[in-house]
Amino acid sequence: MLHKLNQPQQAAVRHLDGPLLVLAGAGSGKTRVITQKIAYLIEQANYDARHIAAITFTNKAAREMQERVGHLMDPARLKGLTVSTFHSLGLQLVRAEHAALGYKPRFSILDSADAVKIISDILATTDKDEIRGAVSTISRLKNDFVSPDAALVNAQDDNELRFARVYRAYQDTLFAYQAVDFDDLIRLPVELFEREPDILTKWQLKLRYLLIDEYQDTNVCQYRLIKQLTGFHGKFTAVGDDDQSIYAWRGASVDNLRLLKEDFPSLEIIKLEQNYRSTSRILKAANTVIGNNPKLFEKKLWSELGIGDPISVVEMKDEEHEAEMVAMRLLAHKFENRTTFTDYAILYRGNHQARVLESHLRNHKIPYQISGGQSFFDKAEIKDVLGYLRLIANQNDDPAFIRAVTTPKRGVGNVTLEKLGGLAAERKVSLFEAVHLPSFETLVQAAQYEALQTFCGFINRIHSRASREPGGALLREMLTAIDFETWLYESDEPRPAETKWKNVLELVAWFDKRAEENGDTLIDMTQKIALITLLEGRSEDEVDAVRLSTLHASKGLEYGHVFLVGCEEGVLPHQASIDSGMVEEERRLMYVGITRAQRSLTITYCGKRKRAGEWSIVQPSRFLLELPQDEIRVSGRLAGERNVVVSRQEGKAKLANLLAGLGSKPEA
DNA sequence: TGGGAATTCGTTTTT
DNA sequence: CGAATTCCCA
Repeated sequence: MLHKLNQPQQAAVRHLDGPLLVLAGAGSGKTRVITQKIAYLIEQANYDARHIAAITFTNKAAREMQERVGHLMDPARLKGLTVSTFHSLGLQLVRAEHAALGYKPRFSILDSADAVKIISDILATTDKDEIRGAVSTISRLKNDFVSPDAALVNAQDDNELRFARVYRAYQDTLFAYQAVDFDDLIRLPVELFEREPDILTKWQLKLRYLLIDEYQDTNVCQYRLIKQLTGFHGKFTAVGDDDQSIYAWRGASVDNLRLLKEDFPSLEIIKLEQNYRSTSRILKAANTVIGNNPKLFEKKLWSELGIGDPISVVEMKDEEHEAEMVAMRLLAHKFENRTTFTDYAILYRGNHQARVLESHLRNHKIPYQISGGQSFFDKAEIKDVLGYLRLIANQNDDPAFIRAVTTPKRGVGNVTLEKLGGLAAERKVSLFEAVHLPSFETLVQAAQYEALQTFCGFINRIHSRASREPGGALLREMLTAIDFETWLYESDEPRPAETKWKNVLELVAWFDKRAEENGDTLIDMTQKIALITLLEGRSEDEVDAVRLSTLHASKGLEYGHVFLVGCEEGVLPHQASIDSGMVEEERRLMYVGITRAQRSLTITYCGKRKRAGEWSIVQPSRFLLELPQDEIRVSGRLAGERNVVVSRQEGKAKLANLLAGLGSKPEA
């Protein structure tokens, strides 16, 4: 079964005795190694599938892995195999151990919007920078496994002390809501395992072999979890690539790669350097660019797929022209090479860059699909429905209460809610409970009191049925009862209302499907949903469409022909990263972008760009100068509106000159 | 209280 | 320039 693997891949699969780190370059077949290793563990090493866990970062990666293992061996022998994201594993742990953690079985999972709202309430401010700072500081503390108390004790200055207090208050609020946030899903199990060795032992016996995908993206907390679960045996395989570490801003610690060596002296390291994806020109470009970063492990990608086309670097006047050019070139290329739309991807640094591209693609009738950006579960109408479900599952969930009680409008507004909130805070109960307090009746007008009683009664009635009856049907009944469809059409134009209602129906259908497949009840589903960001079961790959994606969301994917747009100083590398000295991570982002391409790569940048309605002159990205200059073809206004091949002789200096001269050029 | 109108505000990336 | 929030009146 190992014959389809190259030497280092085979070695990685066979190594079972101790901890293993696989340094897998882009396109070097890391998923193949992980899936084959799962099969190997079961078929050759007599592991029971239920003792193996493969951990990924995205649901998509988990799904793909599950599917690929399924093709490799008899699904019957895979029964009980854990293939999940860090966060769903965390959810599984928190659910199983809710009692030891002091949580009700039906706690809520708050999304980041809820977290932001809670933190701005605590800060009592509307200052966006302040809120943003607090949110990221708290998240960073959590990811670094610092408890609120530790943060209070360790605070070095007034500012840190302030953040620590906000952190403390935030955590208390979450507990009062019986809610956890994303970071808690990892942090709480780690905390518990540290406190209760018996519980840890139980889970160590359950998960005896761990395979971790995208190891370079793990944060301090996640690393601790891995260390706890694998214990001193260190039975795990970590697969990662330091050059593709692009989530430091989210707490990912590349240092975990170094720590692995330190904490597990018997660590075996295997490098995968043969690339099965790209032409050697593309790999040369990737290697050269990333060569400008300091290295923890030396690594050089190579392939046997031929030289390939030169890399195009195109300068455009502004983003409109850039989008138009991409659309035109794409169509021409497709016609010439008889390819399909799915062979193309357009990659960019920030989500907002997609808008211009979208409109030009639409003009040319080019079908496209956007990955990244707003997910299905972030849409207002879906969050409305989920608000109801969260409240049904957990009546202490105040954010859900507010959302549900005001959507659709039922005669309860801000004034009433503020009174209710005041009473709830005073008595230290949830909003839902406060409605039933005798003193509440005297606080508000009869009509509002009546409306709230009716509302709570309604939620209670659904609640009593939610853990018994099938999800879809009950959800449908609830939507009818609250006249959700009517409300959508009343509060919007017919067309968007129709789209929204369709989305809701899709959610219902999804509940039906999950109930059928996994026997999940309405309650089960409600908890899991917060973790699902990508559309499941939607024909992502079936439709023939060009992919639009952020560089971040493109990691792990590959496309025949890639357009990498907006390669300008301030965009890629992003200004905030330049300012905070994080250019190395931006370079890795560039590296990720380049290595998505299999056969052709077109890089574009603009001379000027509209920012907040204002035009500003921009400079080409420094990364363009880092490309191997004899492998690229420069065209556009810069080269006098005609293609110019920059030869080896002309060299780097000439291109540097051309690029540098651009910014000082007078406007055409 | 709720919905439309005016005004302000601002752009990184996401489990 | 477009979105989201605040404002204001029925």
